Amino acid sequence: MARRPRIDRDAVSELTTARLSVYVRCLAQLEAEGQKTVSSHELALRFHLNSAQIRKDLACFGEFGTRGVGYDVSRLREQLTYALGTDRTRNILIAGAGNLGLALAEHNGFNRDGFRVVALTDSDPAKVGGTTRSGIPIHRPESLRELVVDHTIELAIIAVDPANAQHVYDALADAGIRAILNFAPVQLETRSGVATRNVDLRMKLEWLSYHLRNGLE
Amino acid sequence: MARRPRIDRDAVSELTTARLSVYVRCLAQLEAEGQKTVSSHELALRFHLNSAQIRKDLACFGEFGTRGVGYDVSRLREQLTYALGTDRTRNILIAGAGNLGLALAEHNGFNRDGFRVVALTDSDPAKVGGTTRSGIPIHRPESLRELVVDHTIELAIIAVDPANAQHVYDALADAGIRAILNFAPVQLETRSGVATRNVDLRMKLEWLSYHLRNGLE
DNA sequence: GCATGTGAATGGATTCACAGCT
DNA sequence: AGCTGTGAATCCATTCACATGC
Repeated sequence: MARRPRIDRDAVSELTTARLSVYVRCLAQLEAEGQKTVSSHELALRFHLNSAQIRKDLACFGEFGTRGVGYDVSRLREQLTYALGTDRTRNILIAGAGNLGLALAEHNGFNRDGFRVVALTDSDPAKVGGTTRSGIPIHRPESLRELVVDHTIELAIIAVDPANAQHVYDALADAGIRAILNFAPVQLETRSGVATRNVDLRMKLEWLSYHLRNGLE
Repeated sequence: MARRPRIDRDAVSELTTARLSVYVRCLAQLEAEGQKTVSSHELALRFHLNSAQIRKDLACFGEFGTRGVGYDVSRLREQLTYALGTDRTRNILIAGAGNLGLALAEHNGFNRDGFRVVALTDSDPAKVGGTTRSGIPIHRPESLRELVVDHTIELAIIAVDPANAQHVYDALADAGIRAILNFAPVQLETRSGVATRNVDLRMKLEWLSYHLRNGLE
């Protein structure tokens, strides 16, 4: 096992953290292509990144390369996977079994390599007791706390309508969830100790609309 | 009609543009609550923003406020809506009628106030000819060009699997689409003249995983 | 020779703080 | 008095460029 990096995790910027995911994906591709070794310069060229930035980002987590040579592809991927915490599998609960919730439950990226959707909740009694197409059960929101304990759920996704999002957020936090991905278009009142991330699809669309209006790019 | 802001649209940063959406949403809420006027300071307090940043952002598009008073809520919302280009409705095509594509087609934020999903495409012949639950038709990918023309489609969403995403992107660009929202977890080879935005759901999850590993926050 | 890892330089974005208007 | 709009100051991220080590 590799030497543990010495950190300062607080000092790592959000942007750096986000890029870690990108690097892992790029490395996985190179690995699949059978490449053993890669330099920051080659990575940058291949995936439209900046080599200095790659090195700076990696430096936050340790020294992974060999001067004059570059990085060992599989080894670096493993080390970054470890840094991201996706070396072990975390169970996910999805609050809201509407169109979006059901689609996310089957989403490929949410059911492999570190993640697995194990349960949904919905306040509609007609949905409770049913399952997604692939068989993930839908529960009453009231059973949240037991679900979290019984399935050792660490992550939750909010896919309910905006009016209920804050309430659901609070319930998830109370149930002990410390990481929440929110799809509802509201500015949640977040709690410290709960990592919260928003995905605002409509905002992305509006950004595109802006650019359509302004001719670019 | 308000005086046209004088700009320099190229000079507006992406971050500012993105925050415009936030402001519009906050203003809509205030409007719904019947508030007539708001100061940047109050906006900041209410929605966890920074008042200086609000003023700076707005300054990119004109002078909307009254010194000593603040901003007229509905008027500012209208003006920002105009800046974003969501004052008129744009038609959307979704490439890929899988779980995600179908869910997005029915997504609330994609079917109101400036946006409407009018068509899907899918390469699976079994799906072609069908519709979404709400009746949006699913077409062959080959009819892309006509669809774009016939329905005056301006925006497209890529919801196909990663292996086909680049191919679909190119086809969309060739068909004349100038704004694309990509859900496939790949780094697309983008074209200049086509505004492109990625939504990488897995990356968000990995970001949360990182924070779970590192105790915070 | 070659590529990493890093201090120094640059470039942006955010925040401060106030002049100027109502 | 109060709040906008903005130059100046600060903070943070990216990029450069090189000393260091293979």
